[in-house]
Amino acid sequence: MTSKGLNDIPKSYEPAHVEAKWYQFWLEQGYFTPEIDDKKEPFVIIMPPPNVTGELHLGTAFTAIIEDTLIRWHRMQGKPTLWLPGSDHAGIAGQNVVEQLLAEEGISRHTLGREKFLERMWEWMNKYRGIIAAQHKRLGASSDLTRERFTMDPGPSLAVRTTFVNLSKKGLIYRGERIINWCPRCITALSDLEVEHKELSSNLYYVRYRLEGEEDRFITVATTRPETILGDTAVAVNPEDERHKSHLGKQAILPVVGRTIPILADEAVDPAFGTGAVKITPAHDPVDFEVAQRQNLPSINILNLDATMGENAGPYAGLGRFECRQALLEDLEKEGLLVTIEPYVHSVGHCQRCQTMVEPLLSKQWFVNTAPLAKPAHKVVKERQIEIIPERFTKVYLNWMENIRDWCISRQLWWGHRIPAWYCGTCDGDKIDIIPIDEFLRERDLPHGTHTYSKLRELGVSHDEIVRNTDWVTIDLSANPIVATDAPHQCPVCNGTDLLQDPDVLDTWFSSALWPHSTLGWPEETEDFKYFYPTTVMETGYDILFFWVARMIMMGLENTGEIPFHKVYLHGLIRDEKGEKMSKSKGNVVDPVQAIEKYGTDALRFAISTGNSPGNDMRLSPHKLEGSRNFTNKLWNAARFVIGNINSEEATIPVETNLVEDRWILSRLNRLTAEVTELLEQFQLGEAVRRIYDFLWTEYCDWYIEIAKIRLRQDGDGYSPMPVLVHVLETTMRLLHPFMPFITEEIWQQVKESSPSANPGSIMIAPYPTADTETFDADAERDMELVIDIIRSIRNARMESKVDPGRFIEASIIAENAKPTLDALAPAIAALARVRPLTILSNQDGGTSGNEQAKILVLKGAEVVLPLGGMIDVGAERSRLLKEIEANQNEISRIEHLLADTNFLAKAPSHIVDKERQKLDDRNDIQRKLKEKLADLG
RNA sequence: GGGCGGUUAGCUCAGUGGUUAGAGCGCUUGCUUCACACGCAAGAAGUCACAGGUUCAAAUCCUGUACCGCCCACCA
Repeated sequence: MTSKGLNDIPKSYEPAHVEAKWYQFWLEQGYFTPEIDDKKEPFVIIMPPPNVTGELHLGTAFTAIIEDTLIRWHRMQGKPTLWLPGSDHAGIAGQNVVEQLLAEEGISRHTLGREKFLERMWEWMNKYRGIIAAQHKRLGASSDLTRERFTMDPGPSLAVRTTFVNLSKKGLIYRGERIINWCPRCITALSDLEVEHKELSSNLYYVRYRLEGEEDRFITVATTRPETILGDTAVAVNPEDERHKSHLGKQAILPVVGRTIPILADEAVDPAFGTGAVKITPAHDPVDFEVAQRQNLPSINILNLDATMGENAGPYAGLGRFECRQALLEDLEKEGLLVTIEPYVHSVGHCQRCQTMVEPLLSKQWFVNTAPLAKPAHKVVKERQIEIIPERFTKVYLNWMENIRDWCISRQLWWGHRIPAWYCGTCDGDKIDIIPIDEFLRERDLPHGTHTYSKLRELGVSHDEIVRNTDWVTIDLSANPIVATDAPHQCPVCNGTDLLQDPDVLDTWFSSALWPHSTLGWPEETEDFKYFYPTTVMETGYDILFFWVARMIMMGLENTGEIPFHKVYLHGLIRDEKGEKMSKSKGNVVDPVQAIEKYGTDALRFAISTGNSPGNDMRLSPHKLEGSRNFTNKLWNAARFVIGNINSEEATIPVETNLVEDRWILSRLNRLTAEVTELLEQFQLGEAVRRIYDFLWTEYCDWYIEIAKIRLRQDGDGYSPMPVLVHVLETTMRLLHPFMPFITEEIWQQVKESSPSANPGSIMIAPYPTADTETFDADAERDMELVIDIIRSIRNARMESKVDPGRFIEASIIAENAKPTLDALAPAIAALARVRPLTILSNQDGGTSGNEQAKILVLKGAEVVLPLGGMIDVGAERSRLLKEIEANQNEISRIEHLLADTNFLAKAPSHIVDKERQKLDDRNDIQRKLKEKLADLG
């Protein structure tokens, strides 16, 4: 290799060019695509597919960075390593984004129609899938792009339909009328998980209902939602409640609407709350619905799907829900039926995607019967077949599985996996209600509203037209869906061919639940599936433990009979400097791409990795990014120094040395390697990378390179520090590569030829360092500690005495055991402490007594004498010594006390006791010397 | 109502049964020293929230308290 001068290398690290170059290279070499090798156990991570709702945000960047680090580490260990990337169609969130765009153009999806709308959805998805992929590249993500999957791809879609069919056949998916959470803005049902509860201060309204046939006798109920009075079908009291016993069996008259409803007894009523009498609104409250089921009460739905009041709301029909509340309250007030209003704080559900207040609504939807799926999913975690990291989330998971409720999976959206259920337009025709889009009705001059399938056909509308122009459909309970993975051609009952597919789509998390196996080819028995499944680690944020992780375990076990992954690693959330969640509206978002452009990918990766521990949230600030950028620059310049000094012959000399600083740095390097490996195995990525940082900056740069510089100037003794300098740099680059892929590759490429290690084409596939315990060298570490201590003490003394920084001062060091080391490092000590001349004496050569013009530093293992001439203030010197003596005495007393404790001696491990004894000896030695010096001062 | 996490230097956070608690930023002082001023050197700065307990030894384990944050839950 040709030597490079320092000036050939830029003075500061320029990431952009380096990043583009190496990513392209890796891609071309095919390093991201693993080879299937049955003799080796693969390492597999399926990437949590980011939502295609726009550009990449810091959360997905966080995920990618952690996963890439794990992936690169394992790949360097020689395992067939698969990181499968993908993206998610994002159901409601995805549809909302495109609908907003349409709104800006002044159109709605309904005017566009389902087919055209879906075309727009695909356009958006394809565009942003590309952007997300590009952004992953910027992060240095080494995912296997040849296996990239989208949740709506044919493969994962077939997996979805197959699962739906299988579960239906087993009775684990059913269609039924239940109280669900309804978002009137998204116009769709939601699962319980998609509802966010917020504490709101509102009012509790006490309303009295007149008793039928009894003048001026009332029963008073309390409610937070007075408008639901319109849907009441009973008043319930606790059977034990003496206050209301006389009311049982009577009829109450609903205010305003005048309907009569029964007063009945039900256990669900808490006599202590409110008045002990509860209005029962089965169509709009889950508890009331249960009461109604028990008591055989009718349900009256008073709302339209957009939360305006429906026809059952009588005079209030057409009003918004809150307008209706206001109007009704006024009417109640007028009639003297509003008894009182109490301020009341309670939690109210809001749509996770649009923050609209949700309405509990009786509706016919598809559900997953989760209990049978939860049982095995609970077991595999309980029995630690799947390990969750950090451990504390195990309890959260188990608790959720124990209290799991059925999962509402149908969504009244257009974007998503269409439910693979069909209804027969011939035999079920008059049971199928259809709501065609308004445009279509206008064209046909038909009235706005619901139509039955058969009626539309009678009016001459063809089946195809109905299918194309249908917004949503409601189907009578008796309608019989045909569930199949592919569109059926004929009704098995009547052979009719007018089949109408269920218009709803599936919860986006339904396809996500299958992700580990659907991306690998299931339901086909593909090579990938056979080799890579079950996967190794599922790495994701703790915020989607229930949404995703729990469901993957349930569905994975159900579909494949195996766990989907062995370990779950949960990371925290990224917050801003003040610990707040980042959001566009707060303006505190750090855009990963902007951060990369400003600081470089490796700096962003380092900032995110370092100091972070599993499951804990972290804050990211520009300050942190700056610090990380500084580290990349430091690295760059350390490398610049090394590369600039490489001379081809000497640098390729095998690393074989007896010099103390060499033995020291190699020992430290191997200890570092051992620690980093152990930390990585425990998923302590933040701590691992921090150790590498410390080693590089402090031990390698501040000490080893500084000493090496002095060695380089000492020509002619046949020794060069270059082999060790290069070897340590090369090895540390490999240690660091999983965290900071680009700069390590760039540096490694320039030093690899000078290193005796294996020399593959890229650091990416170079072996990850392993610790060589033979290299551990306690003597060298102890000796170097002394050298560092000496240099520091001299520098400190110079500062204290305000010695001109440029000036050389005279010094002598008196040492016993360490003398050979100090002799060997004398030039380095002299240069680094600015000492000239430096004399190193052994104890026998005589003490230092009588020299009151000298400053004397007593260290563990050596004494340093600085004859500073007139610069010594004897008074200050005396007080310095006294202070040191006092501090030392405190420590001596502490240890003496400890060593006098028989309990300590009996119970503490012997190496601890020995350590304390050694410390005491050292301290006593220092103390004796300090006292001598004090005496010498006179 | 149940559960979880946090409380460590001015700020942001690591740490974890071993007795002298670390880093980055910030601060003080000095330095354009031939890798790096995105730097170097030297420093100041913490009764590890509080109260008990276990232990030879507690910032670390246990119990309780306070404050902050999060998750779950059908309080009309």
